[in-house]
Amino acid sequence: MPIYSANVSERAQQPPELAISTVIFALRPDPEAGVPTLWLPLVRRTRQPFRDLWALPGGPLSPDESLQDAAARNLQETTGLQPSYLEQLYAFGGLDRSPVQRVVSIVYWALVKPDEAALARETENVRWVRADDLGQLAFDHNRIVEYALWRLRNKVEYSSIAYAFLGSTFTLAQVREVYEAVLGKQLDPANFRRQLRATPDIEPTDEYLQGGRHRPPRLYRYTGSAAQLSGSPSA
Amino acid sequence: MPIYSANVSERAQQPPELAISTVIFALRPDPEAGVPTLWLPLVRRTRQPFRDLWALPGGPLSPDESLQDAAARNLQETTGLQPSYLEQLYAFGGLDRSPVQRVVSIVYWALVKPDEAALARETENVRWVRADDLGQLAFDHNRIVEYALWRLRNKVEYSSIAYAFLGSTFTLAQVREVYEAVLGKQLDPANFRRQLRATPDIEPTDEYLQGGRHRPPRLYRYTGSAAQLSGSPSA
DNA sequence: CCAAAAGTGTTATAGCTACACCCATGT
DNA sequence: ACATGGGTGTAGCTATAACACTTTTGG
Repeated sequence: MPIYSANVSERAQQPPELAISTVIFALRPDPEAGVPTLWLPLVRRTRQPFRDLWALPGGPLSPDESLQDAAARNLQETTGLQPSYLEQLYAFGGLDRSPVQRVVSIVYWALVKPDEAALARETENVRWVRADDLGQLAFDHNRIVEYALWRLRNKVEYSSIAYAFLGSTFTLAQVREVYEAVLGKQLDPANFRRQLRATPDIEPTDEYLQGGRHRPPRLYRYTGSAAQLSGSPSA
Repeated sequence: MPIYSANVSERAQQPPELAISTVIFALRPDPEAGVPTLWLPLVRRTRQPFRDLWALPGGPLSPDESLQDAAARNLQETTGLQPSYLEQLYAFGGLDRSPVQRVVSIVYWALVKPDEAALARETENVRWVRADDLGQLAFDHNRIVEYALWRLRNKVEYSSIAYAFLGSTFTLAQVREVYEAVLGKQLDPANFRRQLRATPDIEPTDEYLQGGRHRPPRLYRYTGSAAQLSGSPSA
């Protein structure tokens, strides 16, 4: 409770606004190289501040929904997609995040599957961009995406979130492509394969992926839990 | 924006209240066994809801301070201590956390050093308790502490936060006691020692700790960064 | 001398890395 | 036949765990 009420700007007197935003990652084939790369959807700001700049999907928190539900809702509203993974990222509450009023943003991050991501609608005000080529975003959203990428790269190494990017069956090479896209480096196919075979919750199916001009690879299935909640306090 | 305005309780119409809470860990010798154990300070609720139950230190967010500053402030106010480590834990925003009004709590966790923790004042309304013997706390605070403990146990294994519990110089056995207290299991002194010697940011001093009835152990110093921000988006 | 913790050495094992090699398919 | 990725084998290295052993102090 500041004593100098008269000196404090009106802005500082209002209670901070509470908003939810979401960083949504999908793996899409790069139009040039054809290898999968990380993409995410942005929305165009139609109002000040930062009008016409691109920003993360988000909005205010409705009084009757949980934080996670709010994130899932604004994901649904902007992309039409269901997340296969959704987790809280961080609460950003710096004093100067927005030039108008103070905003505390609770940010979630999500992964969506490629078959879904293919259907994602792009409109005048919704655009998908490569995660490594965002341009300048509104507010502190560049920094937020940086942090989300950092978390994704960490988490892919010690958890099973990679399967949130894949369909119900997949080849081991596709899993490797996910890791390579996220980590940005090549992995030894032989060793990677062995590691996966050693984990109990990846089981082989009887099917093979036809169509390549080489020996058809076996398809596998992930039987572990959705991992949706790992690292969340509810788990 | 619900259509059924008439059906929604008044509670659901107000904007959620935003609060900051902090889980503060210190290592104190157990009065019985003498080995260090985890303790944390609680404050007594003097108002409804949950009047007279114990709760985590916390309070509303002032308009002119960052989230982290607010956490540091309520740590200072309730215990008189400076944290040697302070990091955001999670934002809790479930609908039924408080029976009166909806509250979104951004929770931080902190570690304090033992020399500080020794000075910590206990009053009628502030009490330190063992982390494994909390009793029933107000709101969802038991669950929050559980999660903070989980994070602490994880983080102690892959980062250097253990030194946040120690003074400027320490013996390697003291470091081991920190790990043992946090992880709740015994560690092999010989192997643990070698691991520490192999890390670059622990350097030996010329001094030895006298007073034990055995060979005096050498004192060491931690030269790495405060690690205050690791895992935070600002880092 | 003895107890107790500090500190060093040694061996077995598990996991990872690099890379050679064979297998099955489409063209 | 041959190019291409799928899939297997294997030797070397590194980290760790288990535990025997020596060292230095106080009593």
